Amino acid sequence: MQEFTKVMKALSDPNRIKMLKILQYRVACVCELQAALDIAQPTVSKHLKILEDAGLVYHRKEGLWVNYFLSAGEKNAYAATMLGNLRHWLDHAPEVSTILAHLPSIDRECICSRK
Amino acid sequence: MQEFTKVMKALSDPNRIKMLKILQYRVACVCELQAALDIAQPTVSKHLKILEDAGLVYHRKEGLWVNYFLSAGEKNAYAATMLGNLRHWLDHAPEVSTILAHLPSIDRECICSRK
DNA sequence: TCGCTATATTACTATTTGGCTATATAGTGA
DNA sequence: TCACTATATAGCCAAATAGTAATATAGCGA
Repeated sequence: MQEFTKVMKALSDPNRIKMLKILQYRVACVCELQAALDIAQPTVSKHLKILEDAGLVYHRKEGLWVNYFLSAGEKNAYAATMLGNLRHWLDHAPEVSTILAHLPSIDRECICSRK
Repeated sequence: MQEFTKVMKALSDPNRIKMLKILQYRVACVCELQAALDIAQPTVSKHLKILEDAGLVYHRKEGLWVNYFLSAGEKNAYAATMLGNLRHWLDHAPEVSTILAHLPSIDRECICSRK
């Protein structure tokens, strides 16, 4: 039961949904997600932890960056189904599509203080 | 987007899930749900309102009683899909199955102060 | 080693949520 | 009409949540 509600809770926040929709199209690091959502970096990290606890994403440390990936749902069957649904859901929700449109111009090399 | 998160939020509370699982097997009035979940009556009403706002249930006034029914999801496509999933999800979750087992003995005529 | 940078953690605040009790509303039957 | 009953609403409180700024951690390059 908790396995289920954990996934539902994770999916009940707009910013977390936006993150999942971004990750559906490509891998992203924390600073890229921060730029896409325009919220503080610790807030992004917190949301990512919630998504990861629910089995919706996983991360891989890649040098200085931490890359986040959409999970395939191996850890949680409810997460697997919901990720499948999300693949065609909400693509045309205005809040999501504007972010997806900006996505190509968001690049970690440009965003981070690495000048 | 809000249509979606509203459904997810509604599904992220254990007591609301239990209500849906009960209604999946039969119609129930407020006092029957109260008896099944062992929580205060106003709390039940509040949860039912959240479920109804999300398009997951609807009610019909039947004399003094108010009967609650599982929706078919006409009002909200996300609700429709999730109700479909819930039909086979969580049947064997201990928190749910114990309630379902008690269900046959819960009858509005016996519960309410109508003696 | 030292300085820099990307991310995580901590500590705090405002808001939301789930629960309650008390009260209001609406329907029934006498 | 009046008394009674099932449900809804209002108002309150404690806990959880989403956000923040400040700080700690970890990995890189010089």
